[in-house]
This record gives sequence, structure tokens and C-alpha cells, in this order.
Amino acid sequence: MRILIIEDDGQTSAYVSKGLTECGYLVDIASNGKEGLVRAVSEDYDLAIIDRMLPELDGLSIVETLRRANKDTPIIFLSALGGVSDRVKGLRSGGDDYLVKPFAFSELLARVEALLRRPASRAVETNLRVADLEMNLLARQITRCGQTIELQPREFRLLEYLMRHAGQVVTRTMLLENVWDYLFDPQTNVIDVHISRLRQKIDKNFEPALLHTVRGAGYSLRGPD
Amino acid sequence: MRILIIEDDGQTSAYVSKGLTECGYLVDIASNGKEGLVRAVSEDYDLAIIDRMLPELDGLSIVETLRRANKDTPIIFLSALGGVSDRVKGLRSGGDDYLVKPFAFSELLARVEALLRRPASRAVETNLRVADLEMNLLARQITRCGQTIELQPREFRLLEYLMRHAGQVVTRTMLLENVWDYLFDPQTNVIDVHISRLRQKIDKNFEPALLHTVRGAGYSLRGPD
DNA sequence: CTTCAATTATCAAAATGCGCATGGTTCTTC
DNA sequence: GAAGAACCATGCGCATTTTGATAATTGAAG
Repeated sequence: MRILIIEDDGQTSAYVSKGLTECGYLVDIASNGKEGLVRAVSEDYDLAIIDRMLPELDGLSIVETLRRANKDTPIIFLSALGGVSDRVKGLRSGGDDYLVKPFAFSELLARVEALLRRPASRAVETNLRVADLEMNLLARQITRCGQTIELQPREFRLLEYLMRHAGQVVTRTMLLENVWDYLFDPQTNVIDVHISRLRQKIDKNFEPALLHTVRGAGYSLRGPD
Repeated sequence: MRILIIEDDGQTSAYVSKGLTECGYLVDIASNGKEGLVRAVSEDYDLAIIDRMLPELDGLSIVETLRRANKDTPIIFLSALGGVSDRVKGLRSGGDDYLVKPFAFSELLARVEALLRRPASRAVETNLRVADLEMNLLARQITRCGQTIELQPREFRLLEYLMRHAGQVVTRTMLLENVWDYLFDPQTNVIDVHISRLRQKIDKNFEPALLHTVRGAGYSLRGPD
């Protein structure tokens, strides 16, 4: 379990970090708001502990930004501001819990674990999305721009793999290994054929194209940036 | 959104209930632990607010029992016991939050909404289970007693329908409509055939049988009670 | 014991899914 | 701008899977 601490007071962050590490969590510390936000957005933490008052960017704004970006990492506020209205503000902004300094580590830990225990934290991803292309793993249904698209099993696997690696370049070797379970090169153009068929279905009739060829390397599924 | 309050102090429960009702929640009140537990188990609340000290059965025990019964209704403890160790105990027992009396209603409301906003509250069911028979909708995988079982698409649909209606009697007409999309009677024994095939796979080699015939009516999937 | 519903086995038709080969297209490099 | 490389699209056919029907057997209820 990975936890991010955003806290400018080195003493507090060291204290919390030490305790959590001892309990087996992987802890990262960001000492200002900007850095914290960047890390929270770009990496996948299971929980974040955020100070409300921070240099560069305050805690409330971080959380609001995160939530707007659809990141629902559980968040515990840590703050010296202990008034009812402060706590309400923190929770309303998208925080999941609010602990007033000074606090007992044991309570923080209990609250961390209460949040991590919520099924949401380990929720299974049932939906993948790249731009307006959506895959519902449960219903095995693909839609682009609201229109549903039918895929064959192999095409489905192919697309799932591409979506799970959206933005990255996916090589033929990766596809052979992970979509076809081949450990060798079949010396044919199977991949090309299926990529082509997939394109017919997900990119033809739509704008813009999402499945791009990376000459000499492989393919890459990505939306417009 | 339905909220259950388990609280013996009439004044507190009335106060909380009034506030929540004004916010559009449907509120039920149980004034002792036993009654509260029964309601929490038998009905489906989106959240429960539970006093720690209650006549008949204390709050901690209620929560522990609920969690053991696999109910993961979010729970907020409300208590006059405000020491760190009390709070930790409440959270450790399976509670999601702990608010010390006296409290501001606005904070309680903010905490209620923080919990309800967590996706967990509207988590999608990705797993069905009847006794030791499990269906993982995401992986489209069936296991009984840990052993994985292969099913054909139609058998899968059939079993899914049966599992979603476990305990009930499922008639042939229901099956024709929902598994075959037939709106008429095909005048053959398609259903019987598929039920038989399904039995071979899920009940043969296992004890006890889960798929029961209800003579003259249909079938019923259910575990031992 | 009889009857009718339910179960099971076997079969054949239908549908599907997949990969290959071929020939066409686009890109790169000189 | 020509040649070669990489990539793309299409149709075909094989193999397998999947399905539904028929018919024989079993078993429960009266």
C-alpha cells in the first residue's frame, strides 16, 4: 500500500512517515503543495495525508483539483485549524477525513486503515477509458462516443491490452506475448490483421483516430492531448 | 439515500434525524442495540450512525457483527467517549468514522456526505456467490470450492441468471425470456438440456447439490441453510 | 402401476472465430 | 523520385465450438 504525505513541517512528516513505514506502508513525502499535487496526480497512491496549510498551494486546492481530475484517492486532512467550520470545509472539498493537530499517531493509523479497508480503495477497475472510447469490462461492452461497438474475443483482448497501456508504445513482441500467448514470432502478419480489424471498428467513422502506428516500433493508443 | 440511526438518547436521535431528513435523507431510528442490529442486517441502508453505548447491545458489538456478516454499510460512531483509545477502538472494530459528543450537526453532515460520496457506496457487484459457488463477472470465471469450472456462453448466462435469483424459484418462462430472449415457447426441451449440462459442471463431483428442481414450477439455485 | 414431467445422451446443423496469403498502400532513404 | 521496407486491408477456408433437437431413460406423484 502506497501512501503520500504532503506536509511542509519536516518533523511531523518524519514522525508520521516513520510510523507508517513500520506498519509496512510505502511512504512518499512531498514538502510543498505543488510537488504534492504533481505526485498525487501522476502516481497511483492508495491514500494521501495532506496538511491544510502549505507553501505554494494549499491543501484544499490540491484536493479540489484532484477530485476534478477524477482521482478518488482517499484523503485525510491534517491540520492545526480545528474549528468546526474548518473541518467541514475540508470534508466538503473532497477530503475523506480530518484530523486536528496535535494528534495521536494511533488514531491517525486507525483512520488510515479505516479508509483503506473500504472496498473502494481496492475497487476493481471495471471501466477503461481513452478519450471517448470506453470499455466496460463487466458487460464486455465497448462504446465510442456513446455508440456501442462489437468486438471479437481476440480483438477485445487486444484492445484491452492497448487501453491498459494507453499512451505507451506497445511493441509487437508485447502483443504476441500478452494477447496471443506466443513466445515466438509466428512469421505472419496476424497482428497487423487484427490491428486493422480493430481500426475498422473503433477508428473508422470516428474522429480523431486513437490507434496510431509507431513505425518500426509498434502501436500506441492515445487520445488527443 | 437511507440512513439508520441507532441511538438510545431520544433527544440526540431526534435532532440528528430532523437535520438529515431536511437534507433529503430517509432516516430510520432504532433506540436499542438489538433492534438496531436486526434492522442493519435485514435492510439495506446506505449508512448507519451508531452510538457506542447502548442498552441491550453496545455499538462496537453491532459493528463487529455486521462486518462479520459481510455487511459493509459505512458506519459513523457517535459517542461521549472521546479518548484516543476509544476512538481507535471504534475505528478498529470496523467503523469508518468516529465523532465525539457534543458535536456540530454541520460536521456530522459533512462526514456523512464524505462517506456517501466514496464510490464504495455505489460499488458495482463484480462477484456473485451462492454457497461455495462463485462467479467472477469480470474474469467470466466460475469456481466451486476453489476449483475453476468452464462454461459455455449460454450456460454462463443461465447460471448468472440463476445466481442473481438465488433462493427464488425461476420458472421456464423467466429463463426463456431472460436467458434465451425468446418471447414464445420453442416447444422443445432446450432449457432442460442446458440445466442438465450445467448440473454436470457445477453439481456433479460436489456436495451438496445447489441446483434444485421444483417440480411443475421451475428451478431454484440455493445453498444449504 | 401408470402417467407425465424431468433428465440425460447423442447427433447434426449452424455459427463463429481465427489466421494465412495475397496484393495494395504508405513511409523512408538515398 | 525510385526502391525497398514496413504496414494495411480483404477474402477465404479450416477447425472448432456451440447450440438446439430428438429420443431414450429415469423418477416422482397419485
